[in-house]
Amino acid sequence: MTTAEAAKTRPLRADAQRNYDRIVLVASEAFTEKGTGASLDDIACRAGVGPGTLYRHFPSRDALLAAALKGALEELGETARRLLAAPDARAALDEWLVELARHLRIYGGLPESVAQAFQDPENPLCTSCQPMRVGTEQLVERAKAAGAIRADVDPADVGTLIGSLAWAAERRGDSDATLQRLLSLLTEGLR
Amino acid sequence: MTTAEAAKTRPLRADAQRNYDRIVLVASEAFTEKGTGASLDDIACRAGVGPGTLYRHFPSRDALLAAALKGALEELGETARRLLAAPDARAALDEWLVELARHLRIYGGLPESVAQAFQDPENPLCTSCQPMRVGTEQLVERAKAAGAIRADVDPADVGTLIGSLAWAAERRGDSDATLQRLLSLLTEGLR
DNA sequence: CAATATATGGAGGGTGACTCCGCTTTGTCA
DNA sequence: TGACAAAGCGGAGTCACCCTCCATATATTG
Repeated sequence: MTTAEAAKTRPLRADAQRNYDRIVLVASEAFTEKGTGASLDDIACRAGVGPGTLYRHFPSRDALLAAALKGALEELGETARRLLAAPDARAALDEWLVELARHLRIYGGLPESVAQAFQDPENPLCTSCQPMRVGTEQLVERAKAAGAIRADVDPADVGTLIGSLAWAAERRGDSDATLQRLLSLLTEGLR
Repeated sequence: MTTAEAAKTRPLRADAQRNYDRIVLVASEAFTEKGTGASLDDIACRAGVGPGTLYRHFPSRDALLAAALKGALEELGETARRLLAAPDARAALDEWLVELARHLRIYGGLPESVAQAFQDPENPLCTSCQPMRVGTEQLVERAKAAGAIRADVDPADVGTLIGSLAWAAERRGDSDATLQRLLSLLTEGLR
């Protein structure tokens, strides 16, 4: 890809880099405050740039979200690696699910945004959420191999389920306790 | 309430009633087509009325949704009554959960709308979803009493869970099969 | 210190929510 | 029946948000 090559050889003009960074910073504040639906024009304004500048750097809301989440998602990848090395496969999976849910609550509306993004492989938020998919896949498979969970469980379903639990917890005031209860209902089953 | 009294004594002017009915009819088409987020101005237009008329009859999107769902929700209430009379408490609950999920998929985005509405007791969609809450409450309690499910399960959590499953199924193309799998994962548990 | 590639910002077009108020229709009662 | 409230109507108008386009400005490079 010509664009990708160019992106490597010619990094970014100094002022452009400055703007990029400010936008990401302001965006993560705005998303924290207002959820993933925060006004992009407002973010641009608060970052002291015009809307055009924001949209050139981040062609879509999800691109901006991906940039704002970069750090947290890398950290999640490391957590996965750590848990894969942990002795107890079932405990590791349980911890992973909690961690996953926690990351899905960084911003309000994030479960929705991520679930949406997963539909489209081109979506930057989808690609940057790779650690979520890979981590879940590996930890579920290991737990299955260890006989800690049913062998017919699809890792993608587990991911989906955690996403939907995080979504549900969002719209019940007491969300942390709720999330715990729902999660246990899932892992233990109804009976 | 003075308004309520007036509503009883003075039904609705003939033309107003006509408009009301048309709006609800058109709205349910639009919601079916575009999901709960369908444009209200567009609904008004398609119903041949001005936006002002739509908003006077239905002060909020949820009020309109509630009106459009009226029939389906009444039907759901009857299903609950039928299932409460069924012999097998566990089977009845299982069928109820399926039925609940099915109703949450009448329009795209309905799980979101309903979950949101449940936050606010004044919301017309919340009150009109009473059958969902009551039915779930009764059928879960009966299953608990029959020892068919864990005794520490909160009916509200079960409702929440079904809602979130319906939500999840929405954003996975193959939604019917998906919903079944997720539902079984819930009822059976992970292990 | 040009020359040129790069980047900017803000005006503007499009869509949708929702309100306001002058005008029309309906129901009522003499 | 006809006229007069009361009830209802619609659509123009405001606001918020998304997103694009391009004349202008700024960095980089030789």
